[in-house]
Amino acid sequence: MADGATKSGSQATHRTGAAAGRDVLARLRSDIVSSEFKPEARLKFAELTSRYDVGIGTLREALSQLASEGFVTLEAGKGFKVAPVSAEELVEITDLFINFEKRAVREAIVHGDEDWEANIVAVHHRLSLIEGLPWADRMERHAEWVQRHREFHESLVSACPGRWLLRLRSMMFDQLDRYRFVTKNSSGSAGRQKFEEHRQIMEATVARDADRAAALIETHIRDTSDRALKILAPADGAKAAV
Amino acid sequence: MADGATKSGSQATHRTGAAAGRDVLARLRSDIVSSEFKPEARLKFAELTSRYDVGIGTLREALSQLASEGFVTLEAGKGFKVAPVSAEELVEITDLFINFEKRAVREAIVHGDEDWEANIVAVHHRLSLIEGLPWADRMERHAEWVQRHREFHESLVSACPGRWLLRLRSMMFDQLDRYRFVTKNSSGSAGRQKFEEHRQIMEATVARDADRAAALIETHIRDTSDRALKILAPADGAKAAV
DNA sequence: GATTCAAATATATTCGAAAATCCTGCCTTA
DNA sequence: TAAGGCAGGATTTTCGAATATATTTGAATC
Repeated sequence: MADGATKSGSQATHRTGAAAGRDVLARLRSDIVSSEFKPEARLKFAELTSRYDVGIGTLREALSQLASEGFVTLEAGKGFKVAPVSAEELVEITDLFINFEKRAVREAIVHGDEDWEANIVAVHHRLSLIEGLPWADRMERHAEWVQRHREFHESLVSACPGRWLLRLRSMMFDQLDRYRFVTKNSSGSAGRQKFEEHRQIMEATVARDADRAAALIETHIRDTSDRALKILAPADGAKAAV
Repeated sequence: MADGATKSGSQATHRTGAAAGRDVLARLRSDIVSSEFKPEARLKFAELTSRYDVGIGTLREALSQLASEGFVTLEAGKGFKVAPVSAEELVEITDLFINFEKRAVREAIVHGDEDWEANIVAVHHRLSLIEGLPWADRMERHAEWVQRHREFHESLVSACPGRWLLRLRSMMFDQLDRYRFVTKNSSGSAGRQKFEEHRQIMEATVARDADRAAALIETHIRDTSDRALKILAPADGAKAAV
């Protein structure tokens, strides 16, 4: 801590040290996913430089990267804004992700070896350690859960040989994270159900039952998205954008 | 020309003027697609700044963008390299693009209006003006052909409401451009065939025959990729990477 | 009061220099 | 001779200042 002081450090030259760029990219994305920065909000450099304590150039590179990932938009001359969210987009992202995840897990089941299997079991175990906790404790370790949940789904498809399929799948997963966040505080009763679904997906995949794994994944993802959809578009009618 | 002189201009301050960033991004991508920079080649800032006459920061942003598009790779601390090419990747990109293009054109056929139809016909006409030319003339206007070919395929799917589907489709199309380039000088007899295929695709789409349009697109893309594959992997055997 | 234009402010964009890191060749030593 | 380590140079990465662009404010005119 005492050493990490940087900002107000008298003449602390550059403080480059570790890769600051990578850091700020992850933090910025996390702050957008967690709605710290609201959708459509302008992202001003003056504000961000002081918040993350990095230079303008580094910030610009990170924002540019996030733009190509779809988290922010860039209008030439007018700066960066947080990308909007919408029920329509959620539906589309969900469909694409399900499509990718199903294809990838099928490929993984074909090509996966014993290490792949073992890794799935291990990562699932780590996930279940959090999901088995009572609600209050689980909420406290939510950030950890997000990470382990990501690792679990990633482990399922890690043996898929298609690098681009994995890449696109990963992009969609990241986008879904944004929408998953809205259900963070309202997944009381659903927690136990997700717990069970993850176990079933793990078992079906390790057992190399591709059809069953694909089907389980589809309902699992669709279910989560539907819950987010209900919050985004309260009524069933078509309450368009604000 | 004479006015555009910038680099050696005595104390020419910044020369910012128009968006230099956007420019260098497009040029850099074009130079990678056209294999001006060979796969795996290191991209040194010293070399690029003089070539494109822009600052390091601008260059870094452009390269970072290209990295997320998959044209270059970035290893922390070691700089940027042109992304490698391989027969395996071509096969995968082709499959993904075909999948996206077929889905998108089906959606477009459902949602497209008369303006959409008219635009397809117009853009196809512009394309055919080049494709109808004798071989020598066509080669001379190859850059123009690339642009119009892109616009033609884009017009087919432009009425598809799924923004992410279009986005991913566009990514794969850009990647395919890299591989299409290797067939540039060897598509003598195939030129007439492609000409005909484009016409058929245009007609089927405008006639709202989704099944036929999808089938035509599939064979059209697959055919082009197969031609590139033969050049990349000369024998039918599995001659791995160099 | 509404509209137009211009100054002033705020913000984005670009640049080159400074610091950190990586690579290479040479020297020492066992 | 081979392994290890230490300059020296080359390259990347980061930063803040300088410039260009957009937006707002305010005054003058219709």
